[in-house]
Amino acid sequence: MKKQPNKESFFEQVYEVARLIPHGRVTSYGAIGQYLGLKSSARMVGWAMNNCGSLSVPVPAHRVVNRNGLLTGKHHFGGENLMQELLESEGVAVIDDKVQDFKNKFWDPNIELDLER
DNA sequence: TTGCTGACCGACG
DNA sequence: CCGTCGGCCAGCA
Repeated sequence: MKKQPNKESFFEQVYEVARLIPHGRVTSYGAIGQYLGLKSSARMVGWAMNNCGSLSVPVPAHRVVNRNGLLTGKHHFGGENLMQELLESEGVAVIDDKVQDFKNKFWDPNIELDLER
């Protein structure tokens, strides 16, 4: 009933992973979802990012894009060009709201973090 | 408590 | 190729 003492909401998990994204790299909502075990609930990942503005710590949500490498959440980030500027500032080429060489810049927590373990 | 919504993803026609 | 639908989970009125 009610709620159990969830130590960390899955939101926190998303923020944590998002902060682990190295500069010049991007990841997808689905990738984070899978890493958390929510295979198809990529929506929740985006929702979590919505709260990123409420956090005391800035979360690099601009490094998180959709599966197509498209900056779908740029509008929510706080500015349409802001997200693109941040990505380009980190060395990620963004054209037409789309990440260039996305597959090369793609950073999958399931793989990168798995190698560490 | 129920119902709706949401920065996605994948499948189907 | 493009449009539509379902699924997935959590937060909010």
